[in-house]
Amino acid sequence: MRIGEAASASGVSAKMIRHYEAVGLLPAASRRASGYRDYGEAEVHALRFIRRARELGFSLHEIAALLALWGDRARASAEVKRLALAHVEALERKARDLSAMAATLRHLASTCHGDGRPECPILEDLAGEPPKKPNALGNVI
Amino acid sequence: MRIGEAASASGVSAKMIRHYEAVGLLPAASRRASGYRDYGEAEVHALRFIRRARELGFSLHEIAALLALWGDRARASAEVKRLALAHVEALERKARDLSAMAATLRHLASTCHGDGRPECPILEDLAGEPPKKPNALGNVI
DNA sequence: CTTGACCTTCCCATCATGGGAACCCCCATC
DNA sequence: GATGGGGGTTCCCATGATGGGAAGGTCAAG
Repeated sequence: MRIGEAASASGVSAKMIRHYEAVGLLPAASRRASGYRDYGEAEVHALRFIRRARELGFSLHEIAALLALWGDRARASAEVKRLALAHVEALERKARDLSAMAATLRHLASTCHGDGRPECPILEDLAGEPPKKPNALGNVI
Repeated sequence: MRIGEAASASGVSAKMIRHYEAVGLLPAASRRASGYRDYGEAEVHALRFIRRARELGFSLHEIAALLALWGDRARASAEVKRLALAHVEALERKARDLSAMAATLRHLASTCHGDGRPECPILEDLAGEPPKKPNALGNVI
């Protein structure tokens, strides 16, 4: 199987397959006489493993560890579980951070008239100014 | 004020202040005879604006738009609100994606014994998914 | 005058991914 | 046999936000 076929069979782009090989996530593929990379089912399987792990938000570094455990028959599932739960923690922390940002900003936006007037609590918050009323000239900045 | 003082006064690193200038987010700072950048309160204010917007997850590109609106006395708050709410949508979508990943992985981990035995549903799931191409909604992450 | 803290510019690295150039290979068709 | 097209190959560059660090200039205190 050439790289393009392996790509569509695995859902990983040919570009990324070469990249994974270049960074050592995958062993160097065997080559045909033409120089073309040649893949079999095992390689496609590994690529699907990587794709799935990426979908779950694992970094390539973490995936390297998972691949090693995947290929290690003597592995302890405790190690896999530890990696997975550590990653869950990181994902949940990021999700919480983003949700907090969204909530803050949504609240700010809710206090903004959103009409043609220049007064805008969103910008006032960003600028670090306390909410203030228009001055004598009507300018808020 | 030299760049280091502006940095500690604003909470933005000197490195990033230069970077923001380089990418056009900030106008070129005035220079002393020595070549050192020189900052005043207005610049520190703008830096704090940027830092706060970054804390809320705005990209530098979005911040450029916000800064333009901030400096525009004739702005309509509707435009600011529109930008803010669009950003809230993006943040919430990312948070949802991360939460979904975390939930999937936490569920997988819960089915793993996590002991010395090699059987591991986490690895089995990673290895066993059917091939899937990027869907219409987004990427394969 | 020296020392040390600060500043300058410039290059490189991160992380995962893609774009594109320049060139090679293979197969079908004219 | 020539040609065309759709593979493949390597290599360089870009993204976005941030940091590290080198080589060298500036300034104030001792």
